[in-house]
Amino acid sequence: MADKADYKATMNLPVTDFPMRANLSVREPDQLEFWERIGVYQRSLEVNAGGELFILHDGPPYANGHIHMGTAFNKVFKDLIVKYKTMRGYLAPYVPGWDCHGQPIEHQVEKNLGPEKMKTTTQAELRALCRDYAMKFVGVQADEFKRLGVRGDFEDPYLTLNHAYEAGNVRIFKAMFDRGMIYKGAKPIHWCVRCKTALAEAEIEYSDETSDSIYVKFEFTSRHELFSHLSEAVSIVIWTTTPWTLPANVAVTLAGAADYVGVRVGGEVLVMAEALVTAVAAAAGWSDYEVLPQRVKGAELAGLHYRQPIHAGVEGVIITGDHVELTTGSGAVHTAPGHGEDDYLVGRAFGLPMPMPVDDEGRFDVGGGPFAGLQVWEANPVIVEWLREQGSLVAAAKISHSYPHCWRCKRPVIFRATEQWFVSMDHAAPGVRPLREGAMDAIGRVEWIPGWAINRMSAMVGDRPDWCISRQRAWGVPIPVFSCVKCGETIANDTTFDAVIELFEREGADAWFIKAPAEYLPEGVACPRCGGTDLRAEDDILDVWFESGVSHTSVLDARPELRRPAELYLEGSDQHRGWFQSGLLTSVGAYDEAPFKAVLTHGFIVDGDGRKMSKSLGNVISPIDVVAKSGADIIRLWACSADYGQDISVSDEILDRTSEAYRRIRNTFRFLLSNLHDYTPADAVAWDDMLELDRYAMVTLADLVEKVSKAYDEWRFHMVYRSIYDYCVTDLSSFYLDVLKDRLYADAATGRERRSAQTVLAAMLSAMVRLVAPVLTFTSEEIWRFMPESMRDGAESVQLAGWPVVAVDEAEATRLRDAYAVVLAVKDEVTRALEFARAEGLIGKSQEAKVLVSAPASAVSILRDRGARALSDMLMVSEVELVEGQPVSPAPASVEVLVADGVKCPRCWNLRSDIGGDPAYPDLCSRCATVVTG
RNA sequence: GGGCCCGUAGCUCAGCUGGUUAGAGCGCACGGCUGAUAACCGUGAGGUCGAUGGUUCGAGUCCAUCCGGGCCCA
Repeated sequence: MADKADYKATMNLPVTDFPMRANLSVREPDQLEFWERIGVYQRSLEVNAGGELFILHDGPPYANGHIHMGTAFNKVFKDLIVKYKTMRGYLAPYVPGWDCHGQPIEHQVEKNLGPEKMKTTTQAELRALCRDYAMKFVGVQADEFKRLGVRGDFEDPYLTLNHAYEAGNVRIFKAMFDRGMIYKGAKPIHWCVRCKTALAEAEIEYSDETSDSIYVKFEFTSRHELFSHLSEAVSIVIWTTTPWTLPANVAVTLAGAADYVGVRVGGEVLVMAEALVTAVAAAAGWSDYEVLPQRVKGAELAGLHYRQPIHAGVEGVIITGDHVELTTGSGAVHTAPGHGEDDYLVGRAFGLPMPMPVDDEGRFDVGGGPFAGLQVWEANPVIVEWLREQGSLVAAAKISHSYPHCWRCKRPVIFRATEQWFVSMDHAAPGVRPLREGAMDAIGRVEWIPGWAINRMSAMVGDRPDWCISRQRAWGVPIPVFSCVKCGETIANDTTFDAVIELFEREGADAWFIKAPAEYLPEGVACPRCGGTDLRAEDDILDVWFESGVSHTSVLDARPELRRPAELYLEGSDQHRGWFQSGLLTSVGAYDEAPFKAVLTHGFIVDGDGRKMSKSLGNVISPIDVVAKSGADIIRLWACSADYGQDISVSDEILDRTSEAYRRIRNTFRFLLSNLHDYTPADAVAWDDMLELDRYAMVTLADLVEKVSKAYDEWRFHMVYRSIYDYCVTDLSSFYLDVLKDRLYADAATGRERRSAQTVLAAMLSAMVRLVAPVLTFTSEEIWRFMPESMRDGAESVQLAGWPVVAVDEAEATRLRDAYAVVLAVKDEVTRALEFARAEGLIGKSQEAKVLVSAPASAVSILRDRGARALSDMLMVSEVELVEGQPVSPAPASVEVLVADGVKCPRCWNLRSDIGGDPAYPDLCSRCATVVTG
């Protein structure tokens, strides 16, 4: 007679080397090395060589600094989609890209150089340094993305500084220029008069500055009827802190809906907002004034004219605008469209002229009238004095307020209109549909995910002003046009464009800054106006958004493995204003169609309280740290588990929860692997020979595959996560696998019962490892390599293994689902009853119990049909007695728990009444005796 | 200030076109098991559905306002 220890040796206990502890941060690099070795990206294209194309076009992150949680999330999302599509048989090339040009890099390089070195650095040298800087971070970020498990053509990514990419900008510029959508205009920008350069918003530092604060009256030359009876002079009163902008005044803007009144003071009438009369009176020190009873809306005064305050014989006009505030000043805003953002916008809306009497050095030209030759800062006190002499100064004081300064020289900057290039939203060549119209139309044809995104995009494109595409910088792609040195005429035609395209393709945009136009333009290119042949290349460069926007041409069209339009663009919600729009506008502008068939947007990454991450709040979580601590698969699982339609929270707690869920999934795989150690597909049991519970389990697996596939197809990735996770926990761990243990461990190793179970476990392993592969890219590969060769379907990597198919007969599936719904409902009641019995000390483990189940006849019949042994196995008790009866609603059954009669079998630990049937093994139950006998 | 969007248990999510006492898993508390063991099983306690009004026989679900948060503008 064998003792206890020997019986254990006769059991088929789980065996595996697959580690329970993931130790991802250490183990993940092994998979990276493996993918590198087999060239998994190329292989993913080869296996689907004839498949339908699926192009997810990567939006290029800026090549500056390390990745953050937002970039990590975005890239992981793209990767899981590409991997899913690959496994579904699509040919899904993925070419990562980087945005390499632009002000932030140039700014950083200039800061690194310092002002002294900067002075002796040529533009070409600066560009070379910027290139080095960008390339360094392309390398850094590429490594970080790869570490996250992202698969793609990192050998040959697209970079906006590549020659062919740069040439694509010219192709699009040419197409849009030829279609009459590009024009030269003027727009005010921040300008440093000392450095003689334009400044980007990021190059502005705000600090307090003392300025003049003056109220000035402009006398009406036409009167509103309300004031027509007055004999005195009537003037509008404006307030400004920049006296030097008065020579460029062309209008006064009022709030259309506000009330304006006349104030009689010192023998004249001054008009201002009623709400600000007191404030103006205080500033002017009026002791004796009279507010006239007539009130008039700002809108009613619109169209009146007044004497321009500086230039004799010139008139300005009253208009209305939304930007007029009634909290400071007089409610009448001096408007010089060349010297302010609001002024510019309102001026354009009203078709006002834009005089610009200030030159590069901040000096008035003849347009400055009496102040010609003065520099604007010198002019301020002179103008104030002059106004006083003219009698138009109502009040003057000094104020201290926040004012923009140049980051280089720390001097105050001015707003100054300069020549810029624009893309017109509403004008195009004859016969060409205007851009806005084409873009709105294209938006309607694109699939937007989530659905509300179309509203946002439509609103933005519907409202947006013309696109200013020129920048006064060095690090970028030049605006590809020329001007005539002799007469200043713009020269841009297909001949010059084509020559520039060829130049950029051959030598890159750097050549533009080194070579003279004559060196690359064909002979005979001459000014269409004066015939001059001395041409000058444009100084300005293109807005980087234009550059990244043209990736549809520079990348999708240019690379043989890709094509335009892409199936999908996928970025954060800020890209409605950014890349989605610049891609759309440049594509519609050139081709009259969108560059994408679908656009998926996700929210921003915020902390556990829903707040944005910032250094000052101290709530920043770095993906690099998470990878080092927990592993990339944890980030991937987290990304998949969130509902990306809204903002996505991340915190230590959330990541801890994610790690726990990960462990649960991992352990489920470990259980499957460990119980398949002695199984090969040749041992599979045919459907008709399988136990019923196992067939039911196959139904649940088929349901899971369908649910998960649908979730992927509908872009509902958190449903992928939830379905798989719930399946592991609910269907498998707490029911099927728990029930299966007795059969797996104690039944004959190669008997039908055990093989039937293993057939299901193998199907589960094979299907589930594929379902999770797009998300848990490292872990799934690790599992794949632990699977016996015979189960890997000839695929070296799970990424190349295709998508699972679990076929079940639908009629039988329905019968099983219905029957097991009853079984599971009863099992719930039984476990609850067992818990009470346990609390009373009646039983310990559930096998010590015998249960009396009382249920309606229909349920009893269903339970009975499963078979007595199957039923007690599923309920995990020693014996079940069924009684017809009415349970207390809403419970499906009432359950009574008794102590089981049997004796514990020392091998399978069940309480059995058939112990000792075999004289050779008098302590064993008959099943175990049979198994041990062999 | 404007446009778009979000706010259901400690966490992540379900709650379809408004209709019984708002669900799941995790976490937590308590218990079981010790042949998935730095695992596994069970029971239980947790929610004024951001707030306030309104429409309705009836609202987490519709409307308004407010509060909090995010992106993009100004």
